[in-house]
Amino acid sequence: MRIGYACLAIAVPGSEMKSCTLKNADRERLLALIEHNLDALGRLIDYNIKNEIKLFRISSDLIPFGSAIGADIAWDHIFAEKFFEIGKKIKDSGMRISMHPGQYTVLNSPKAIVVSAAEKDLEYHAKVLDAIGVDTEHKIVLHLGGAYGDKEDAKKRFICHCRSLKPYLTARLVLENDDRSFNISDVLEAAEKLKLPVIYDNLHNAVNRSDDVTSDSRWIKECKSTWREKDGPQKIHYSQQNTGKKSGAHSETIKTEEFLDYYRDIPAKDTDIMLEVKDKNMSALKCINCVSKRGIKELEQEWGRYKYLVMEHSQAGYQSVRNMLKDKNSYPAVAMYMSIEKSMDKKTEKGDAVNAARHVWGYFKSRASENEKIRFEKTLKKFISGDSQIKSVKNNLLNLSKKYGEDYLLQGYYLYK
DNA sequence: TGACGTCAAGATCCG
DNA sequence: CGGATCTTGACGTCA
Repeated sequence: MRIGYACLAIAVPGSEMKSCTLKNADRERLLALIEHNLDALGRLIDYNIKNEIKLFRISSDLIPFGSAIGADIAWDHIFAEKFFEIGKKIKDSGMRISMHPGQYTVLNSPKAIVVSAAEKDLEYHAKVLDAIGVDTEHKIVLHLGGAYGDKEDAKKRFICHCRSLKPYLTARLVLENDDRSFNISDVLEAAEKLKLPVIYDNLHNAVNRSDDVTSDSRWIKECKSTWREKDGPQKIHYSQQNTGKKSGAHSETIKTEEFLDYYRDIPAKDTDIMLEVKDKNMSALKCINCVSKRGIKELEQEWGRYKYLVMEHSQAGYQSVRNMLKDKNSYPAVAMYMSIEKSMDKKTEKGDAVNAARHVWGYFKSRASENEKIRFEKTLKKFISGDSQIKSVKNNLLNLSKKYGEDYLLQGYYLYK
Protein backbone atom coordinates (compact mmCIF):
# COMPACT_ATOMS: atom_id res chain seq x y z
CA MET A 1 0.00 0.00 0.00
CA ARG A 2 1.47 3.27 -1.11
CA ILE A 3 -0.17 6.67 -0.69
CA GLY A 4 0.95 9.69 -2.70
CA TYR A 5 0.25 13.11 -4.16
CA ALA A 6 0.39 14.88 -7.50
CA CYS A 7 2.93 17.19 -9.12
CA LEU A 8 3.96 19.74 -6.50
CA ALA A 9 4.65 19.95 -2.80
CA ILE A 10 4.06 22.63 -0.20
CA ALA A 11 6.97 23.77 1.98
CA VAL A 12 9.67 21.99 0.00
CA PRO A 13 12.10 24.81 -0.88
CA GLY A 14 13.53 24.73 -4.38
CA SER A 15 10.98 22.25 -5.71
CA GLU A 16 8.99 24.73 -7.83
CA MET A 17 8.63 24.12 -11.57
CA LYS A 18 9.40 27.04 -13.88
CA SER A 19 7.87 27.80 -17.24
CA CYS A 20 7.58 30.55 -19.83
CA THR A 21 5.13 31.73 -22.45
CA LEU A 22 5.20 30.21 -25.91
CA LYS A 23 6.42 33.41 -27.53
CA ASN A 24 9.50 33.49 -25.29
CA ALA A 25 10.27 29.81 -25.73
CA ASP A 26 13.53 29.62 -27.62
CA ARG A 27 15.98 26.75 -27.35
CA GLU A 28 18.29 28.47 -24.90
CA ARG A 29 15.52 29.46 -22.51
CA LEU A 30 13.92 26.02 -22.68
CA LEU A 31 17.21 24.30 -21.87
CA ALA A 32 17.66 26.52 -18.82
CA LEU A 33 14.10 25.84 -17.68
CA ILE A 34 14.45 22.07 -18.16
CA GLU A 35 17.67 22.04 -16.19
CA HIS A 36 16.04 23.98 -13.37
CA ASN A 37 12.97 21.73 -13.38
CA LEU A 38 15.03 18.56 -13.23
CA ASP A 39 16.90 19.90 -10.23
CA ALA A 40 13.58 20.83 -8.63
CA LEU A 41 12.25 17.33 -9.34
CA GLY A 42 15.35 15.87 -7.71
CA ARG A 43 14.64 17.86 -4.54
CA LEU A 44 11.03 16.72 -4.61
CA ILE A 45 12.10 13.09 -4.90
CA ASP A 46 14.56 13.58 -2.02
CA TYR A 47 11.75 15.01 0.10
CA ASN A 48 9.49 12.07 -0.77
CA ILE A 49 12.14 9.56 0.19
CA LYS A 50 12.92 11.31 3.46
CA ASN A 51 9.23 11.28 4.34
CA GLU A 52 8.51 7.75 3.11
CA ILE A 53 6.12 8.93 0.40
CA LYS A 54 6.35 6.21 -2.23
CA LEU A 55 3.74 7.25 -4.74
CA PHE A 56 4.17 10.43 -6.77
CA ARG A 57 2.87 11.99 -9.99
CA ILE A 58 5.41 13.97 -11.97
CA SER A 59 4.11 17.26 -13.33
CA SER A 60 3.57 17.44 -17.08
CA ASP A 61 5.21 20.87 -16.83
CA LEU A 62 8.60 19.21 -16.25
CA ILE A 63 9.56 19.94 -19.86
CA PRO A 64 7.81 23.15 -20.92
CA PHE A 65 5.94 22.58 -24.21
CA GLY A 66 7.33 19.07 -24.10
CA SER A 67 5.02 17.72 -26.79
CA ALA A 68 5.26 20.77 -29.05
CA ILE A 69 8.47 22.72 -29.61
CA GLY A 70 10.14 20.96 -26.70
CA ALA A 71 10.01 17.80 -28.81
CA ASP A 72 12.73 19.25 -31.06
CA ILE A 73 15.21 19.23 -28.21
CA ALA A 74 16.97 16.01 -27.28
CA TRP A 75 16.57 16.85 -23.59
CA ASP A 76 16.62 13.18 -22.64
CA HIS A 77 20.18 12.91 -23.98
CA ILE A 78 21.37 16.36 -22.99
CA PHE A 79 20.33 15.78 -19.38
CA ALA A 80 20.85 12.01 -19.36
CA GLU A 81 22.92 12.22 -16.20
CA LYS A 82 20.27 14.12 -14.23
CA PHE A 83 17.59 11.71 -15.41
CA PHE A 84 19.76 8.80 -14.38
CA GLU A 85 20.25 10.19 -10.88
CA ILE A 86 16.53 10.80 -10.48
CA GLY A 87 15.74 7.31 -11.77
CA LYS A 88 18.24 5.72 -9.41
CA LYS A 89 16.68 7.40 -6.38
CA ILE A 90 13.20 6.38 -7.47
CA LYS A 91 14.12 2.77 -8.06
CA ASP A 92 16.31 2.40 -4.98
CA SER A 93 13.55 3.72 -2.74
CA GLY A 94 10.76 1.61 -4.25
CA MET A 95 8.87 4.71 -5.30
CA ARG A 96 6.21 4.41 -7.97
CA ILE A 97 5.78 7.38 -10.27
CA SER A 98 3.23 8.32 -12.88
CA MET A 99 2.22 11.12 -15.21
CA HIS A 100 -1.21 12.42 -16.14
CA PRO A 101 -1.85 14.45 -19.28
CA GLY A 102 -4.64 16.89 -18.55
CA GLN A 103 -8.12 17.35 -19.88
CA TYR A 104 -6.77 18.84 -23.09
CA THR A 105 -5.15 15.64 -24.32
CA VAL A 106 -8.00 14.10 -26.28
CA LEU A 107 -7.26 10.93 -28.17
CA ASN A 108 -10.84 10.35 -29.32
CA SER A 109 -11.42 13.73 -30.99
CA PRO A 110 -13.03 13.72 -34.44
CA LYS A 111 -10.40 16.28 -35.44
CA ALA A 112 -7.26 14.64 -36.81
CA ILE A 113 -5.09 17.51 -35.64
CA VAL A 114 -6.27 17.10 -32.04
CA VAL A 115 -5.64 13.35 -32.19
CA SER A 116 -2.13 13.79 -33.51
CA ALA A 117 -1.42 16.39 -30.81
CA ALA A 118 -2.65 13.86 -28.25
CA GLU A 119 -0.35 11.20 -29.67
CA LYS A 120 2.59 13.59 -29.50
CA ASP A 121 1.65 14.39 -25.93
CA LEU A 122 1.61 10.71 -24.98
CA GLU A 123 4.99 10.29 -26.66
CA TYR A 124 6.30 13.20 -24.60
CA HIS A 125 5.07 11.68 -21.34
CA ALA A 126 6.51 8.27 -22.21
CA LYS A 127 9.81 9.90 -23.12
CA VAL A 128 10.06 11.37 -19.63
CA LEU A 129 9.39 8.03 -17.95
CA ASP A 130 11.79 6.28 -20.33
CA ALA A 131 14.48 8.87 -19.65
CA ILE A 132 14.06 8.28 -15.93
CA GLY A 133 14.41 4.61 -16.74
CA VAL A 134 11.44 3.11 -14.92
CA ASP A 135 9.48 0.05 -16.10
CA THR A 136 5.85 -0.21 -17.21
CA GLU A 137 4.50 -0.26 -13.64
CA HIS A 138 5.04 3.48 -13.85
CA LYS A 139 1.99 4.64 -15.74
CA ILE A 140 0.54 7.40 -17.87
CA VAL A 141 -3.02 8.07 -16.77
CA LEU A 142 -5.47 9.01 -19.52
CA HIS A 143 -9.14 9.91 -19.81
CA LEU A 144 -11.11 8.72 -22.82
CA GLY A 145 -11.98 12.25 -23.97
CA GLY A 146 -15.16 13.96 -25.14
CA ALA A 147 -18.57 12.46 -25.96
CA TYR A 148 -19.49 14.68 -28.95
CA GLY A 149 -23.18 13.91 -28.59
CA ASP A 150 -22.69 10.20 -29.25
CA LYS A 151 -20.87 8.48 -26.43
CA GLU A 152 -20.83 5.00 -28.00
CA ASP A 153 -19.32 6.34 -31.19
CA ALA A 154 -16.81 8.40 -29.22
CA LYS A 155 -15.87 5.30 -27.22
CA LYS A 156 -15.30 3.32 -30.43
CA ARG A 157 -13.11 6.09 -31.76
CA PHE A 158 -11.03 6.03 -28.59
CA ILE A 159 -10.53 2.28 -28.88
CA CYS A 160 -9.60 2.60 -32.54
CA HIS A 161 -7.09 5.42 -31.97
CA CYS A 162 -5.66 3.65 -28.96
CA ARG A 163 -5.08 0.48 -30.96
CA SER A 164 -3.04 2.41 -33.49
CA LEU A 165 -0.62 3.69 -30.82
CA LYS A 166 2.88 2.30 -30.70
CA PRO A 167 3.21 -0.61 -28.22
CA TYR A 168 5.69 1.23 -25.99
CA LEU A 169 2.95 3.82 -25.38
CA THR A 170 0.09 1.41 -24.66
CA ALA A 171 2.41 -0.47 -22.33
CA ARG A 172 2.31 2.58 -20.07
CA LEU A 173 -1.33 3.54 -20.47
CA VAL A 174 -3.97 3.29 -17.79
CA LEU A 175 -7.53 4.58 -18.21
CA GLU A 176 -9.50 6.60 -15.67
CA ASN A 177 -13.21 7.42 -15.31
CA ASP A 178 -13.95 11.13 -15.71
CA ASP A 179 -16.51 13.51 -14.21
CA ARG A 180 -18.36 14.42 -17.43
CA SER A 181 -18.55 11.81 -20.14
CA PHE A 182 -17.15 8.36 -19.47
CA ASN A 183 -18.18 6.73 -16.21
CA ILE A 184 -16.47 3.73 -14.67
CA SER A 185 -18.55 1.19 -16.64
CA ASP A 186 -17.68 2.92 -19.92
CA VAL A 187 -14.00 2.87 -19.02
CA LEU A 188 -14.05 -0.78 -17.93
CA GLU A 189 -15.69 -1.72 -21.20
CA ALA A 190 -13.11 0.11 -23.30
CA ALA A 191 -10.25 -1.16 -21.16
CA GLU A 192 -11.44 -4.74 -21.53
CA LYS A 193 -11.19 -4.48 -25.29
CA LEU A 194 -7.80 -2.77 -25.14
CA LYS A 195 -6.40 -4.97 -22.36
CA LEU A 196 -5.52 -1.87 -20.38
CA PRO A 197 -5.68 -1.39 -16.60
CA VAL A 198 -8.23 0.97 -15.03
CA ILE A 199 -7.93 3.57 -12.30
CA TYR A 200 -11.09 4.09 -10.28
CA ASP A 201 -11.68 7.68 -9.16
CA ASN A 202 -14.26 7.87 -6.37
CA LEU A 203 -15.16 11.55 -6.76
CA HIS A 204 -15.52 11.33 -10.52
CA ASN A 205 -17.83 8.41 -9.92
CA ALA A 206 -19.83 10.40 -7.38
CA VAL A 207 -20.30 13.16 -9.97
CA ASN A 208 -20.70 10.93 -13.04
CA ARG A 209 -22.10 7.64 -11.82
CA SER A 210 -22.55 4.49 -13.76
CA ASP A 211 -25.26 3.28 -11.37
CA ASP A 212 -26.67 4.22 -7.99
CA VAL A 213 -25.99 1.02 -6.10
CA THR A 214 -22.39 -0.05 -6.56
CA SER A 215 -20.11 1.06 -3.74
CA ASP A 216 -16.56 2.37 -4.01
CA SER A 217 -15.16 -0.89 -2.67
CA ARG A 218 -17.08 -2.91 -5.27
CA TRP A 219 -15.73 -0.76 -8.09
CA ILE A 220 -12.22 -1.06 -6.72
CA LYS A 221 -12.63 -4.84 -6.72
CA GLU A 222 -14.03 -4.69 -10.23
CA CYS A 223 -11.00 -2.72 -11.48
CA LYS A 224 -8.45 -4.90 -9.73
CA SER A 225 -8.60 -7.66 -12.34
CA THR A 226 -7.59 -5.19 -15.06
CA TRP A 227 -4.14 -4.87 -13.46
CA ARG A 228 -1.75 -7.52 -14.70
CA GLU A 229 1.74 -8.51 -13.62
CA LYS A 230 3.56 -6.01 -15.84
CA ASP A 231 1.23 -3.20 -14.70
CA GLY A 232 2.19 -3.54 -11.06
CA PRO A 233 -0.19 -3.29 -8.09
CA GLN A 234 -3.63 -1.76 -8.62
CA LYS A 235 -3.81 1.99 -8.33
CA ILE A 236 -6.80 4.20 -7.52
CA HIS A 237 -7.45 7.92 -7.23
CA TYR A 238 -9.03 9.29 -4.09
CA SER A 239 -10.43 12.74 -3.44
CA GLN A 240 -13.08 14.46 -1.38
CA GLN A 241 -15.61 17.07 -2.43
CA ASN A 242 -14.74 20.69 -1.71
CA THR A 243 -17.80 21.83 0.20
CA GLY A 244 -18.97 25.13 -1.17
CA LYS A 245 -17.36 24.66 -4.56
CA LYS A 246 -19.05 23.05 -7.52
CA SER A 247 -19.45 19.30 -7.44
CA GLY A 248 -16.31 17.45 -8.45
CA ALA A 249 -13.98 20.15 -7.11
CA HIS A 250 -11.16 18.76 -4.96
CA SER A 251 -11.14 19.57 -1.27
CA GLU A 252 -8.49 21.72 0.38
CA THR A 253 -7.35 18.85 2.58
CA ILE A 254 -8.25 15.18 3.08
CA LYS A 255 -10.46 14.78 6.13
CA THR A 256 -8.98 12.02 8.27
CA GLU A 257 -12.19 10.32 9.41
CA GLU A 258 -13.74 10.22 5.95
CA PHE A 259 -10.51 8.85 4.51
CA LEU A 260 -10.20 6.12 7.14
CA ASP A 261 -13.78 5.01 6.50
CA TYR A 262 -12.95 4.66 2.83
CA TYR A 263 -9.59 3.05 3.50
CA ARG A 264 -11.04 0.34 5.74
CA ASP A 265 -13.29 -0.82 2.90
CA ILE A 266 -10.54 -1.21 0.32
CA PRO A 267 -10.49 -4.96 -0.36
CA ALA A 268 -6.79 -5.51 -1.09
CA LYS A 269 -4.11 -3.96 1.05
CA ASP A 270 -1.54 -3.69 -1.75
CA THR A 271 -3.62 -1.03 -3.54
CA ASP A 272 -1.82 2.24 -4.29
CA ILE A 273 -3.80 5.41 -3.54
CA MET A 274 -3.11 8.67 -5.36
CA LEU A 275 -4.66 11.59 -3.49
CA GLU A 276 -6.01 14.50 -5.50
CA VAL A 277 -6.21 17.38 -3.09
CA LYS A 278 -5.17 21.00 -2.89
CA ASP A 279 -2.78 20.63 0.02
CA LYS A 280 -0.87 17.88 -1.86
CA ASN A 281 1.99 16.40 0.22
CA MET A 282 0.39 17.66 3.43
CA SER A 283 -2.54 15.26 3.03
CA ALA A 284 -0.34 12.49 1.71
CA LEU A 285 1.79 12.60 4.86
CA LYS A 286 -1.31 12.83 7.00
CA CYS A 287 -2.87 9.72 5.47
CA ILE A 288 0.40 7.79 5.58
CA ASN A 289 0.93 8.65 9.24
CA CYS A 290 -2.64 7.63 10.05
CA VAL A 291 -2.62 4.23 8.39
CA SER A 292 0.94 3.12 9.06
CA LYS A 293 2.49 3.27 12.46
CA ARG A 294 5.52 5.46 12.14
CA GLY A 295 7.19 6.89 15.23
CA ILE A 296 6.33 9.60 17.73
CA LYS A 297 9.37 11.38 16.30
CA GLU A 298 7.68 11.58 12.92
CA LEU A 299 4.54 12.98 14.53
CA GLU A 300 6.58 15.57 16.38
CA GLN A 301 8.20 16.54 13.11
CA GLU A 302 4.78 16.91 11.53
CA TRP A 303 3.60 19.00 14.45
CA GLY A 304 6.64 21.20 13.92
CA ARG A 305 5.39 21.89 10.41
CA TYR A 306 1.81 22.60 11.47
CA LYS A 307 2.20 24.38 14.77
CA TYR A 308 2.24 28.05 13.76
CA LEU A 309 -0.61 27.42 11.35
CA VAL A 310 -2.64 25.92 14.18
CA MET A 311 -1.60 28.67 16.56
CA GLU A 312 -2.94 31.16 14.06
CA HIS A 313 -6.34 29.49 14.06
CA SER A 314 -6.79 28.32 17.60
CA GLN A 315 -4.78 28.76 20.77
CA ALA A 316 -6.77 25.94 22.39
CA GLY A 317 -6.09 23.61 19.47
CA TYR A 318 -2.39 24.39 19.79
CA GLN A 319 -2.34 23.41 23.48
CA SER A 320 -4.40 20.32 22.80
CA VAL A 321 -1.92 18.86 20.30
CA ARG A 322 1.01 19.74 22.54
CA ASN A 323 -0.57 17.71 25.34
CA MET A 324 -1.23 14.80 23.01
CA LEU A 325 2.44 14.53 22.12
CA LYS A 326 3.73 14.48 25.70
CA ASP A 327 3.58 10.70 26.05
CA LYS A 328 6.60 9.52 24.07
CA ASN A 329 5.34 5.94 24.05
CA SER A 330 2.11 6.84 22.29
CA TYR A 331 1.29 7.34 18.64
CA PRO A 332 -1.71 9.67 18.53
CA ALA A 333 -1.65 10.27 14.76
CA VAL A 334 -5.39 10.19 14.11
CA ALA A 335 -6.22 12.31 17.15
CA MET A 336 -3.54 14.84 16.24
CA TYR A 337 -4.69 15.31 12.65
CA MET A 338 -8.32 15.48 13.65
CA SER A 339 -7.48 18.15 16.18
CA ILE A 340 -5.52 20.06 13.53
CA GLU A 341 -8.47 19.82 11.14
CA LYS A 342 -10.80 21.13 13.82
CA SER A 343 -8.53 24.11 14.43
CA MET A 344 -8.15 24.84 10.73
CA ASP A 345 -11.92 24.86 10.30
CA LYS A 346 -12.14 27.73 12.75
CA LYS A 347 -12.19 31.22 11.34
CA THR A 348 -8.98 33.04 12.25
CA GLU A 349 -9.26 35.85 14.78
CA LYS A 350 -7.08 38.81 13.98
CA GLY A 351 -5.46 38.66 17.42
CA ASP A 352 -4.46 35.03 16.96
CA ALA A 353 -3.00 35.78 13.53
CA VAL A 354 -0.92 38.62 15.00
CA ASN A 355 0.18 36.40 17.86
CA ALA A 356 1.38 33.65 15.49
CA ALA A 357 3.16 36.18 13.26
CA ARG A 358 4.97 37.62 16.31
CA HIS A 359 6.03 34.13 17.37
CA VAL A 360 7.57 33.57 13.94
CA TRP A 361 9.12 37.03 13.98
CA GLY A 362 10.88 35.86 17.14
CA TYR A 363 13.25 33.85 14.94
CA PHE A 364 14.61 37.10 13.46
CA LYS A 365 14.14 39.66 16.20
CA SER A 366 17.75 39.65 17.30
CA ARG A 367 19.23 39.24 13.81
CA ALA A 368 17.13 41.51 11.66
CA SER A 369 18.48 44.87 10.52
CA GLU A 370 16.81 48.10 11.60
CA ASN A 371 15.18 48.35 8.17
CA GLU A 372 13.83 44.83 8.39
CA LYS A 373 12.35 45.56 11.81
CA ILE A 374 10.67 48.69 10.54
CA ARG A 375 9.36 46.86 7.50
CA PHE A 376 7.94 43.98 9.53
CA GLU A 377 6.21 46.29 12.00
CA LYS A 378 4.81 48.33 9.14
CA THR A 379 3.46 45.25 7.36
CA LEU A 380 1.94 43.95 10.57
CA LYS A 381 0.36 47.31 11.35
CA LYS A 382 -1.20 47.36 7.92
CA PHE A 383 -2.75 43.97 8.56
CA ILE A 384 -4.04 45.03 11.98
CA SER A 385 -5.66 48.15 10.54
CA GLY A 386 -7.35 46.01 7.87
CA ASP A 387 -5.46 47.52 4.93
CA SER A 388 -3.83 44.23 3.90
CA GLN A 389 -4.09 40.47 4.28
CA ILE A 390 -2.06 38.28 6.62
CA LYS A 391 -0.46 36.88 3.46
CA SER A 392 1.70 40.00 3.13
CA VAL A 393 2.95 39.56 6.69
CA LYS A 394 3.75 35.94 5.89
CA ASN A 395 5.52 36.89 2.68
CA ASN A 396 7.65 39.28 4.64
CA LEU A 397 8.53 36.47 7.07
CA LEU A 398 9.10 34.08 4.17
CA ASN A 399 11.67 36.42 2.65
CA LEU A 400 13.42 36.77 6.00
CA SER A 401 13.43 32.98 6.38
CA LYS A 402 15.09 32.64 2.98
CA LYS A 403 17.63 35.35 3.71
CA TYR A 404 18.63 33.93 7.08
CA GLY A 405 18.33 30.29 6.00
CA GLU A 406 15.73 29.47 8.64
CA ASP A 407 15.01 25.95 7.38
CA TYR A 408 12.65 25.05 10.19
CA LEU A 409 10.28 27.80 9.08
CA LEU A 410 10.84 27.20 5.36
CA GLN A 411 9.80 23.57 5.84
CA GLY A 412 6.76 24.44 7.93
CA TYR A 413 3.34 25.05 6.45
CA TYR A 414 2.62 28.39 8.09
CA LEU A 415 4.41 30.64 5.61
CA TYR A 416 2.69 29.12 2.58
CA LYS A 417 -0.95 28.99 3.68
C1' DT B 1 -17.82 33.16 -27.01
C1' DG B 2 -16.95 32.14 -22.32
C1' DA B 3 -16.45 28.68 -18.68
C1' DC B 4 -13.97 25.00 -17.15
C1' DG B 5 -8.90 23.86 -14.23
C1' DT B 6 -4.25 24.72 -13.23
C1' DC B 7 -0.18 27.03 -12.14
C1' DA B 8 3.28 30.20 -13.08
C1' DA B 9 4.55 34.14 -16.09
C1' DG B 10 3.73 38.63 -17.14
C1' DA B 11 1.64 43.10 -16.41
C1' DT B 12 0.29 46.72 -13.65
C1' DC B 13 -0.22 49.30 -9.70
C1' DC B 14 1.50 51.26 -5.35
C1' DG B 15 4.43 53.54 -2.01
C1' DC C 1 13.00 49.74 -6.89
C1' DG C 2 10.60 45.94 -4.46
C1' DG C 3 6.45 44.07 -3.35
C1' DA C 4 1.49 43.16 -3.79
C1' DT C 5 -2.25 42.12 -6.74
C1' DC C 6 -4.46 41.39 -11.01
C1' DT C 7 -4.52 39.27 -15.72
C1' DT C 8 -2.93 36.18 -19.20
C1' DG C 9 -1.42 31.91 -21.20
C1' DA C 10 -1.99 27.07 -23.08
C1' DC C 11 -4.79 23.30 -23.94
C1' DG C 12 -10.13 21.14 -26.17
C1' DT C 13 -14.94 20.54 -25.25
C1' DC C 14 -19.42 21.98 -24.43
C1' DA C 15 -23.30 24.95 -23.32
